[in-house]
Amino acid sequence: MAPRLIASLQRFGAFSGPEAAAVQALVTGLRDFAAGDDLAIEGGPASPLRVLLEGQAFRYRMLPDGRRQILGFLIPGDIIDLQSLFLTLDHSIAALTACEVSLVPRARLVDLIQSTPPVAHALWRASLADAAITREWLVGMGRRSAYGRIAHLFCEMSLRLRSVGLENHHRCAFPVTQLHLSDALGLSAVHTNRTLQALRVDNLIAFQSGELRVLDWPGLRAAGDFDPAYLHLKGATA
Amino acid sequence: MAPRLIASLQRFGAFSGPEAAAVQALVTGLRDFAAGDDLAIEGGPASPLRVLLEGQAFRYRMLPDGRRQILGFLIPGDIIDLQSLFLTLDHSIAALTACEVSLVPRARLVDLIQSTPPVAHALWRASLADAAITREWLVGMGRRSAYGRIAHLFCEMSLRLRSVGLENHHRCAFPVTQLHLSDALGLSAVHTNRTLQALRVDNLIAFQSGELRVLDWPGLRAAGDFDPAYLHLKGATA
DNA sequence: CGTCTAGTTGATTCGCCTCAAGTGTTGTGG
DNA sequence: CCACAACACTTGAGGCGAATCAACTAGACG
Repeated sequence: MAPRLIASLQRFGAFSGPEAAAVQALVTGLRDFAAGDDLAIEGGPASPLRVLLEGQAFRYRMLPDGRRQILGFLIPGDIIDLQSLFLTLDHSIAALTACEVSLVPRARLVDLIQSTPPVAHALWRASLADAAITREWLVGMGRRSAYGRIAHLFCEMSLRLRSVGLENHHRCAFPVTQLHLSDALGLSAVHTNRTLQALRVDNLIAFQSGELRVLDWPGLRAAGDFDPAYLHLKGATA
Repeated sequence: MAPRLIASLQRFGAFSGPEAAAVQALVTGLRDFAAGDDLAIEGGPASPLRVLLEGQAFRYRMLPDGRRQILGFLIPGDIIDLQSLFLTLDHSIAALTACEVSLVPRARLVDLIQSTPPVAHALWRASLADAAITREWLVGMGRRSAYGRIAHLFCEMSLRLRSVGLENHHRCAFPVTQLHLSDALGLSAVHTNRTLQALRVDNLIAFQSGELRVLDWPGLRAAGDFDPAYLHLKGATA
């Protein structure tokens, strides 16, 4: 239920019993959100930090003309708005499914960071890994085709979900609509639809009702030119 | 010559005399690089951290087919490879001009982070601001036209250079070729060329021999749909 | 049942890419 | 001091990938 945060941070640096207990102690102030709700809002007040314990969500920015760009997907264990610990949040976060979120008072996190360097380092590492994912998306947007971008994203989500124990037998929950995919990958909804069909025809994936099934991992990996190094997950050698 | 690092970090959190002295003490091991040299290499050994004191550089990744994606530009005061403090570097950094770089032993930086929280926070803030810039690029790649993307980048560089005192009267050094711009913005060289011409015809900018002159700031800002909030620079209200 | 959203399909248009060739400038060695 | 690379930039022509416009289907929900 809620060693989620610990398990997630342990991916970025092991720490011992008492340290883990201190991290676990942060997980209070549980709050539930419904699918579609905003978990945090751009420019919002510097309220308590949020950790996603259950469910999935996404970061996004709205453009003046009403279009949306999705900046990343969040899975259980991810810190939602670490940025707002030090800066104002420059994007919003919305729930993809019903979500359980822990609200951590800023002061307590700051104390923990100062008193427990291993935890501070794990947090910092996690935020750097997050930035690495964004850079990888940038590479995709700049230089990969629609087909490659979708394949790459599916590889990424599959491995990330596996790293927190939410992928089995090449199946995982990825409850996005084709519109979400379009806004994440910089494509039109129509083209996303057609490209998904191509991926299906090529027998690389099955994707329906929010479940992603990878049918041909080597094929998908090749299609997306996917190299998991940027995820900085231990033991993720595709 | 070299309060560059201090001045740069002060943008992300003020600190006092002794703290500044401690930061300044980091600036040792000066090394010069020529234009075109790599300042740091993807996957390279976890050697000393590098700070760019003079000159400009860019982060990039090469794709298997030889194409290049530029992930960001570095200006004086920027930390080149903070990522390698906690993770292996997943991209390379190359010099745009001759560069002066300070090599900071990892251990000394780690000590400073532990002993001087204000400096640690400024560093963290700086790395979060860097991530914010990458996200903004992602928005541009996903949802902005070639014309808008170039305009946006010029706005960004203009303000960033101003924030470190390297822009005056709407002029700044931005020594990139059209090929660099193309690889940064995900465009072909041909299209970059034509789009630059359009920006010139519209009297928004002059851009030649590595110097950028903004002729019509409101116009450029509108063309790029530029909102400086994401830069997290104090007092940058366009 | 009517409405809303998600997904699908076809036709058309357009932004940007690729290919191809040329100019201008710089630097280098004979 | 000139020939000649090498590179940045420019221009034209043609083609493709993806956007847009416009329906239409199917399931979910009140």
